[in-house]
Amino acid sequence: MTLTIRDVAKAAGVSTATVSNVLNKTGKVGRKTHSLVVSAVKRLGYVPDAHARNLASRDRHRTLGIIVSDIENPFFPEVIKGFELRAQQLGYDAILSDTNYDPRRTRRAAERMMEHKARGVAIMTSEISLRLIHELARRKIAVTFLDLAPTRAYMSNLRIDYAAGVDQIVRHLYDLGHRRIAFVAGREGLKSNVARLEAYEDSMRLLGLQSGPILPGDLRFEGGMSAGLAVAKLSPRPTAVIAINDLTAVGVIKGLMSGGCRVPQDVSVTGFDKTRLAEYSNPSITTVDIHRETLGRIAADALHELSSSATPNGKEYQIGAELILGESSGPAPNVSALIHSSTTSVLA
Amino acid sequence: MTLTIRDVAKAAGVSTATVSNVLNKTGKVGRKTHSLVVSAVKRLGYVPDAHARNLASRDRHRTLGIIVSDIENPFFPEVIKGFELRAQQLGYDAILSDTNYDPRRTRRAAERMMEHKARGVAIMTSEISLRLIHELARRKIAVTFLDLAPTRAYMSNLRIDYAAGVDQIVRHLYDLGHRRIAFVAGREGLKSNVARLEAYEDSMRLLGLQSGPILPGDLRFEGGMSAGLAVAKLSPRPTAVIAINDLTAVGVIKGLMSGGCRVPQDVSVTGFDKTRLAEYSNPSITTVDIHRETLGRIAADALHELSSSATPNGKEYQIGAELILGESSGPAPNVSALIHSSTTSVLA
DNA sequence: AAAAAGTATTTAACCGTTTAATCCTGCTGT
DNA sequence: ACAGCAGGATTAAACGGTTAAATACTTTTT
Repeated sequence: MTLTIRDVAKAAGVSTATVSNVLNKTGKVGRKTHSLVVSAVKRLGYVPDAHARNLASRDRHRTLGIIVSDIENPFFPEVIKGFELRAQQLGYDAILSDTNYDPRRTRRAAERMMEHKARGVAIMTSEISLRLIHELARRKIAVTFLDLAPTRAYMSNLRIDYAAGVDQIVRHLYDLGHRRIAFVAGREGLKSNVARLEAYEDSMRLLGLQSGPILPGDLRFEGGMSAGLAVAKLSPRPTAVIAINDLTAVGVIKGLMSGGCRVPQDVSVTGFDKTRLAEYSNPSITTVDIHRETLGRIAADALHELSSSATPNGKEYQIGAELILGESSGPAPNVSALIHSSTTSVLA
Repeated sequence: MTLTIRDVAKAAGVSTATVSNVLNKTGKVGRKTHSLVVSAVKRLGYVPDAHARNLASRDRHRTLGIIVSDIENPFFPEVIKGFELRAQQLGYDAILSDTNYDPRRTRRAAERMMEHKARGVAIMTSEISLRLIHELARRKIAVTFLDLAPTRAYMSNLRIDYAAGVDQIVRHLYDLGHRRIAFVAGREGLKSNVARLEAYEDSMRLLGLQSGPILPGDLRFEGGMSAGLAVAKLSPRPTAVIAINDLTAVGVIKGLMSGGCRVPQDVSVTGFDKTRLAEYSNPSITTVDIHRETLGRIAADALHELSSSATPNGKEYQIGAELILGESSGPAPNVSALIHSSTTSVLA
């Protein structure tokens, strides 16, 4: 019924093994036979069956998986893209699962990876149970985590350098003359959020500043908005607000504005993660770009290395972060006045 | 080496066929044996091999594919989500490919679907060659298109009701008193863009209005921005601008502002597609929500129907659109004055 | 010219499931 | 008491590839 390798073999007048060798570029086939086979494949429009292939090649399955919590979260599409691209380059078939923060779907996702006999899985969500991780390990499926586990056999870790990112923000604001710098937090449970908060405190301390008010947030627009309103009403008002992410920053800006503050003239605001939002928001937002595509690419590389090396020892990878300047940050109010006057005098 | 169905069979003291029947819930297994098998599966932590499964079940492969042009385009994640979810509910395994607008990758994507013996593929990109479509058809792979082909055997079409969406926008602006309504276009080649433009012209005509200036755009921020600037300088200035999509609308707003116009006091602006941008932009944008998750869901349904019905005749599905009010549209300037005075007099 | 050493190709077993065909076993109805 | 039957379980042949081992064909080497 369907076109099989046998049909191709017959059409080319060779054995199936030869066709297989041509298809897999093992280099064991002579020039003449090779072209014979190639043309037969073309002529018939033959496409090998991925399932048969995976099944037959014992443990040489060429599948890598990536599990993300929410594909709608603008953080992930780029990661996925980088992952897919690299996986493809390395000759893998990439499969994606979205858990939607749901433990049951997370379990299904992991099962799917096992069913597909994935060689490795990039886990881009923190909501995954130890049990699942163990099951993956037992099957010798390589795994990468995001800011999570210590490295072990078959497990590598991708660490995003939040500290460096936050530090760049704090210094940037410091250089602009800001001294009272507030922080709008995210979810307490989230490791990445905690890391940012701690980095903020560290950076402030290093500059000899007191960590300003730390306001609660929810990683969403709403939380940012109410935080922004709150900041607007603070008595010694901070001159800058560092938001845990761009979405929150947008909310903060809106909150500040409805509280009667101008951004960045009265208060500077920064985000984190460089979503499109940052770029297209009005004013555009000063933020930190963590190279997501790179993150995805490195995840694929890490899995490839883990699963193809004889000694599958996990490594730790660093993903860099880079400050992106936007219109939402400017000189601190008082300093601004100074600059203004000096500029004016120069012009005068 | 790996855990197979034979191991389970042995552990449960039954045959592999029985295990298979239990796993596939065929209902051919007695109560006692059933539980025997179930517990063995649990105990051993057995997970069936998807490849072997697909291979063995002749043409009952349970895979649906979705091909999108760019997963980074905020339009797609939601579509994918809806598709995945529904596919899962229907018992399919969903695979995703991203073409990145690259014809070669598009070809690879289609090949991947064939390799995986997908029963159906939702094609969410217009950049696909006829050759590929024919190849899919030849293999009796069901296909859905987005605003593209007429329906044929094994091919259904998902039509987004752009006309209705645009009409809602035009009427909304009309009701607010706008009469000079400009339009910022997108790419000429894109069917969906042409549809919006035509719908705009139709709606205007129906209301007895002359289609205002139609400015070129590029579906991006930059194009919107220069269009916005251009509008700001027009002599009889339009009081409203309909942008081809949200991103363009954001650009238009920025352009208008830098041209000295206030939005929406001087000029109203509307977008299309309801991206997050619309919601979080400042001002938030009046836009049209085309139900993307629904779109994905319906695509999966359509494929399921096509591939499981005896007479695989394509159908046409309609995806609705809904006006979402934002802060970027308001009363037309002159009318606004009227309302103001009347309001004032009432208050007085 | 024959043996040795490559190189190219084929044979056939196997991968882990599903499933049609077959075989039991115990009941039913007569 | 026995054919007929139904439900439950098993046997074994696919499914469409890969690949180790065997074989056939060329070159070298001696």
